[in-house]
Amino acid sequence: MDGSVSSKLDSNEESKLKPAETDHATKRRKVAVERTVVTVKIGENGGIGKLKNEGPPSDSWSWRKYGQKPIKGSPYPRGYYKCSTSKGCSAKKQVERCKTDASMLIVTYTSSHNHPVPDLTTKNRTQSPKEPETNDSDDDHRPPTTPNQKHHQPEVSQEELKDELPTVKTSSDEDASEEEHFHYLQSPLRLPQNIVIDQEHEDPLSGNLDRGLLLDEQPLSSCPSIKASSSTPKSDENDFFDELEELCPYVQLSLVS
DNA sequence: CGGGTTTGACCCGCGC
DNA sequence: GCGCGGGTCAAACCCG
Repeated sequence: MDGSVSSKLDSNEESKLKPAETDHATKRRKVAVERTVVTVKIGENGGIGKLKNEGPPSDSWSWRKYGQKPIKGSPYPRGYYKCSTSKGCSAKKQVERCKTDASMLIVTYTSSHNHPVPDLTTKNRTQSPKEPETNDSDDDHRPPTTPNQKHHQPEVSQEELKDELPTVKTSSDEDASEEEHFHYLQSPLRLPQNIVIDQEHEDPLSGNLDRGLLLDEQPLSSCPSIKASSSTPKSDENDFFDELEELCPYVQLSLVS
């Protein structure tokens, strides 16, 4: 789907003929992909109003919306986003509103980024030593194809946070990017209140969405090691989160201003 | 002009 | 086997 785009029929044909293509591994339901569910608390009026529907939480990644579907049982549609930072990146996320609590945003991350964080502050000065665009160069660190190795990034909903917290404001884009960085680094030190990240391990029948809302800071306390890791330099964000995942299967991060 | 969003159609997994 | 529902694609449109 990248460069050579053929007609829909063709692509469909190819899909059938070549089931091993690109993201077919992550496609469809069957395959168990790593998924991270992030619950974001937003202002009922402020947070979303400016961002239309759910308003995809903005983070250091840039996301491109590729679909939206109404979900059965939920009055709110679900938006589908792909990482547009790198063309080969298969990272996706789904954004929907909690049906039981409209002020909660459910962000589900699928797959993982196969490129460094496109951080403005970092990139402006020095592009990562290893090409951000090159998937292969990253493989030596963490092959995205490895199912065991979870590799997701924490979510920072600056937009929502800003809307919800009028006091927090940045004067320029650069500030915003720095702020993001700041949050990324600070997040482990902060108590989760607005954002809850948890893995998709829980029992399906217990309604993980609602549970996610209730989890709050509790899980964080079970992973005290996260806090200690917060001293990691920002250039090692990826490693930092890798460590998090290794140290604690339940990655709980929250970013509150 | 390039990138992102919208929207309808299509595909396919899963439950019955 | 069928239907439902979720996930993805891609053309058209919009915006900066």
